[in-house]
Amino acid sequence: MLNDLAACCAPLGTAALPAENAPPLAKAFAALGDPVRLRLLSLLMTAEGGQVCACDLVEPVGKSQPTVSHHLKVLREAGLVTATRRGTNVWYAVAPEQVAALREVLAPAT
Amino acid sequence: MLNDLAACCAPLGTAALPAENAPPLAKAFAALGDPVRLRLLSLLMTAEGGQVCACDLVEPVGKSQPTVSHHLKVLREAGLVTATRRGTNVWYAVAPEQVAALREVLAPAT
DNA sequence: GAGGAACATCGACGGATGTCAATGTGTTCC
DNA sequence: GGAACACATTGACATCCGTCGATGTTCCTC
Repeated sequence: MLNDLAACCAPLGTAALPAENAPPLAKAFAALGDPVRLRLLSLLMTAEGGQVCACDLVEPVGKSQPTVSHHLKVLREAGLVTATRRGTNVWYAVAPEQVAALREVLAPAT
Repeated sequence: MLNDLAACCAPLGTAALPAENAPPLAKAFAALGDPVRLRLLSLLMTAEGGQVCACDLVEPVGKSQPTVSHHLKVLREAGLVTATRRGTNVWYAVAPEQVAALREVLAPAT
């Protein structure tokens, strides 16, 4: 699965989206298509220092620890967040360039 | 279902996304989370005149007419496209302000 | 108004997804 | 090495989603 969306896809409005480029893009948007994942992303984007321990992501979204772990994996596989192990904890951070790439894709034709 | 996303949600990075605002946003992103719908949106965004007859949307995406109609309905219910009947045909067009609202939501904190 | 064209809806099917309890894996500290 | 903690993975379940053939509905034309 292609993860570098900026290299993959020009803005939707500039040219017809080739069929082979659509799936990775769709996967990235689908990752945002769940309320829990949107809230997780928001928590990461608003965090001071830009990163949050996984342990601090469970309670705010009101789901079980395995469920939150699952959603974080989806965001990771979509390339929207990164995970870094530090001791027994794992710290998550937004991948700003990937989020920016998604924004760009929604831009109208120039 | 709230459809005016611009009035609903500030950028994700500016403040923690309230739980009650997440579902409509997630629904809009989920509408983009399918390759067929992304291609449909791309076809509408690149169309001269900004609108396309439904009959011209079936063949390019390579799906059956009912399937394309279903996807167009999803995009419509997400507020991303509008439909206008003209005779026996229905013309679809992008709702630019809604797409722009989605772009804004992905903006980092100021 | 009868026939046909364009699009929507319905019903059904298989596959994907969100959720949780239980369990596994890796790390730290004694 | 063993206990304890943090997180990931697995298995199971219900629900949702994409797809298509068949059928409805709306509108135009003759």
